[in-house]
Amino acid sequence: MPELAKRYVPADHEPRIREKWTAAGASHADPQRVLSGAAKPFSIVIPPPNVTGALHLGHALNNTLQDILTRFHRMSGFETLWMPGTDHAGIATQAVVERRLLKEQGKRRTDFTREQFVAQVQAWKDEYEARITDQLKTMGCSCDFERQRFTMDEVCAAAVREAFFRLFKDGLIYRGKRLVNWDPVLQTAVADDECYDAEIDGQFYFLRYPLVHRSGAPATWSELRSRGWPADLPEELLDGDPGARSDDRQAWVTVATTRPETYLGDTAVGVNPRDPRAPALRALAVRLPLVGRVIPIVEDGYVVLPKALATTEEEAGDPKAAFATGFLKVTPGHDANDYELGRRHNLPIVNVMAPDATISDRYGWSDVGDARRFVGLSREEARKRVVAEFKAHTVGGDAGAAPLFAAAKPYRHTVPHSDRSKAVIEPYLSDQWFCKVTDDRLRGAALRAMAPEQRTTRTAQDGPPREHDGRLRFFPARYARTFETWHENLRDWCISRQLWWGHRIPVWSRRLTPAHDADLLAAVTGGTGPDAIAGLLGLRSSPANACVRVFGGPDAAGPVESSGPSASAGRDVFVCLRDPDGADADAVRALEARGFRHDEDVLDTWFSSALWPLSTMGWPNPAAFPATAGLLEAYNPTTVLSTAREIITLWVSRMVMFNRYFRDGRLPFTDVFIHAVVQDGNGQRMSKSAGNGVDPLDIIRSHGSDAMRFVLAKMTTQTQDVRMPVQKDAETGLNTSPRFDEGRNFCTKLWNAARFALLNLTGPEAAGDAARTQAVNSAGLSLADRWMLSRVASAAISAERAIREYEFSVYAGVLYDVLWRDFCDWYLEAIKPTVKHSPDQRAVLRAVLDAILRILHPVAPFITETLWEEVSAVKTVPVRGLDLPPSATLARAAWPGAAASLRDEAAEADFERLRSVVEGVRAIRASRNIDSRRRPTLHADAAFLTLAKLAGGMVETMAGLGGIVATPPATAATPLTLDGREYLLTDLEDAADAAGASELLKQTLTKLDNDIAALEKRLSSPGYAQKAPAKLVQESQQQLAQKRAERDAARRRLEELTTR
RNA sequence: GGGCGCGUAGCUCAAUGGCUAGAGCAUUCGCCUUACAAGCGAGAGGUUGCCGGUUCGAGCCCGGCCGUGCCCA
Repeated sequence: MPELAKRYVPADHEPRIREKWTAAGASHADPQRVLSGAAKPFSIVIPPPNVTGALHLGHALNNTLQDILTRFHRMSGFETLWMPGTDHAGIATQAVVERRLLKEQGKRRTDFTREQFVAQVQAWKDEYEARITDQLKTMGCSCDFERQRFTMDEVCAAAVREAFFRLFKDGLIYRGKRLVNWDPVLQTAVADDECYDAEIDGQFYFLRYPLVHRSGAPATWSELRSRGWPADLPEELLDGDPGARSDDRQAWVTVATTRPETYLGDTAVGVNPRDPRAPALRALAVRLPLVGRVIPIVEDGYVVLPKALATTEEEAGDPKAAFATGFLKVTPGHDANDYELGRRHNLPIVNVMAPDATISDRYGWSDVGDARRFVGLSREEARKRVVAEFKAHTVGGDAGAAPLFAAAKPYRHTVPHSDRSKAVIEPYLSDQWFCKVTDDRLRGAALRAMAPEQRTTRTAQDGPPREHDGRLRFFPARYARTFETWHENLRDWCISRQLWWGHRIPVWSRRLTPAHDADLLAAVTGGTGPDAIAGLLGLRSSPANACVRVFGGPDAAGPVESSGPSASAGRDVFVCLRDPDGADADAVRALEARGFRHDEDVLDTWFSSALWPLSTMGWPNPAAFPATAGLLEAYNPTTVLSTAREIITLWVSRMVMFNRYFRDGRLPFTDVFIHAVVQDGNGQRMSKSAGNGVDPLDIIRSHGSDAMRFVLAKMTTQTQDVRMPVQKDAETGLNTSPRFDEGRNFCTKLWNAARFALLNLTGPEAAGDAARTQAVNSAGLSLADRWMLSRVASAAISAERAIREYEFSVYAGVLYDVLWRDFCDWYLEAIKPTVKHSPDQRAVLRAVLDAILRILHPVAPFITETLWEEVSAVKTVPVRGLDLPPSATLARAAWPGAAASLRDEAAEADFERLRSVVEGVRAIRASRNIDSRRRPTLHADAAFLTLAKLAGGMVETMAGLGGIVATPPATAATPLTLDGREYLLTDLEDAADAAGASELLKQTLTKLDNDIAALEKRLSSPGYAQKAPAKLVQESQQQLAQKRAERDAARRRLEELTTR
């Protein structure tokens, strides 16, 4: 057999090993083995990475952990499926493609047809999907790549259509007008989590609104006084020159706003009921300048009191109180808080903007009046123009009266921006589709999924436990709380997005007008059932495949907002088809012939992600997709989902709700593991824009895949974020981290240890090993062998327990210790004197190395598979109790079975005694600079001598001793006291160095005195003997006795030295 | 604003309420010892953020403060 290369070069082996796994089908799952009962299932669906870009270190971490779980369970006999795939990531991917088109071709999305544009995104997707898949393979991920899915594959699209149809039919999807986060650049609604807050320098503008009666007649200051307007208002609330406030002039209220342009959509002015001015204003109104709209003054506790009127410290401390005038312009169409306030007071909603956020009278604004001058302006232009007009006009219109514009003050505040376009978000009233996740069938089912011990509250709907309830468990457990509170505060989920890239909503709709749709309109307003309406529409599909709804009408499935004047103009009818591309194609034609139009919107990406555990396995109709046969039955629920913290709300929740809803309460997975977030050395999140990211491929190139994986696993403690100091590599200029050196060193160590072992296992002295027949029995082995077998057995068990409990850093730590500390530092050194002559020891060496490779395999698959090719080829006998069945590949080999009999506490204790003597001798040699070639003699007791013999020369070799004897020394000796026993060294130096020895003894004595004092203090402290466990008290007493003995011995020895 | 973390050696992290608080990296000293200098051997390095409490005993539990980060709104 050729000797192993001097050094492990990952790139020399990783590609070949990958091919070997592929050829062997090592990661392909066979659901039939589960269904037939031949094996238990273990499965993971990958959190599908976005095709927006390549994988980063966070992906590398998560996929490493999933691969550890997958490989471990595969080795443990589970029929294991790790389902890979990617996510179309609607808005993110569309945005990057749009940006690229703009940059490279100067073109916008609207310069293409929808089909052309989608084709461009598809090309991007193909590129990145391939790249991501390649990265996963490079990392060694043992995904079932033959089953790889993409969220827009036909099998996934079929699941999306079915899910939408069923939710629609069951009344869990509705259409509504809502204020959404609107991105005016991409012209789509975006979710809260697609926005970020950024501080901007803005202004608070102070505007005067003329007071009128509800009739529209001006109200004057004298009227206000007679209504009880306080005369003693603080100076700062007077707003301007008191001289302007002559009694017969029209009065006003001053509002403060950061967005003056939205005044066009004001439908009320709010005042706090505790404001002393509120009573005088009751039943009064204001007239909006230029617009002319007369809007009421409403009282609402939400309105911030100005600092001068604040009654509590908290109110006064509100940063807005410093700017507040006490009067709030209420714009329900363009502000989320105003929207809520508007709902409370039944205020109309006026939308003064077009989807591109220019001022427009075409989207729900009819009383434009003299404000037409603003129409067509952008938000920014309109703001300037409004300020200019307010400066140019006065309250009441008379020259010399107070100007409408009072003041502007600089104000720095946070404003939401769109992640994708960076545009300032416009709260925008629009028609959207909603999923009624607040329904108990969804939200309640998700809460009831939780394991009882992780649940802190019960909801009213909780009845007796139903099947599959209570099986969802979070690791670490604290994340259960995030899941729970999220559902308790849930709001209905806006699922429509005004994008082109995604699953198009399978709904056709049309506004019915009296002129053309008398029959339908009559049916709709007359409350005829949806089935009759379907008949009128000429839908031949069975009622099971088409569902008609009229939101806002009698069968409204959800709330609908009135949007002012246009609300009563007609009725919108919506038809959802189950299979528009197939069986229901006729219905599509019938609908389109009647003027119905396919909804332009696509679904929120999370809608298809929520179905991922189902759609990848062929739901709802595996028969249509033969490759998915058996998957659903064998693997749903999957075993564990490994993901990041923020995903609990975005994805975990929705998967639980949908899987339970569509599959009779079954869970998508039983365990949820939340991994840590990788930050840079300064505690900052890694990101491309910050330039502090580390590319996993760079690490794989420089350190190897296994090294990267080992370090990532080692970092994964139970904490919620972990730091990885980032450095720029001096040669390549790439970001890297010194942390990865540990993994590289670890792999090198493994390589060299295996190399040494193989030299001994395949050398000429081992030639006869292949012919042996009798399995080795651990009872007859050397102490080092029994110790090592005990250690490796215990490591296999600890590693298994750690993986099962998702304690990845513990797992990596166990591996580090057993390989480096036990196997390399002690076992390999211990057997050097004997291994050439002992076939039994070689059998143990082979078995132990094999077992170590197996338990290392889940985290370091490449190097272990490479070495295992050599190790498994070594022919010798097995060691009884260590079960290592043969296999074509390590990836498919069994986890080592270690019999309890291998655990040998006596051997471990004995070995520990030898080890402490070796270490003691080494310490003395180092502290006194003894030449490494010198071989002193150790004088010990007879029991130790026996032990050392059992170990076969290990102590002599490792401590560099000339010999061990049980006789007392004849000359001056250097003492070594361990565990109350005294050992003596002679021939340490040419002349007995009394000074050195006595110095050592004095140090020892000081330390012993301290220890004794501490023990005495503990034992004499009140209550210790009574209250501490007897075992501990006894131990302390024994220790004290031992230390005293050591001290006495040391004193005697010191006396001898000084008197000699 | 609500929730959840973290603070231990120069750095990154461990440590059921119970031996003298441990590893890796960095550092010091000595070693090319025939698997490994990406290594081996031996050291040094700690007021466990601060204050108080519970306990025979606190890095750990409780209360308060300080610092820092993440998630949600």
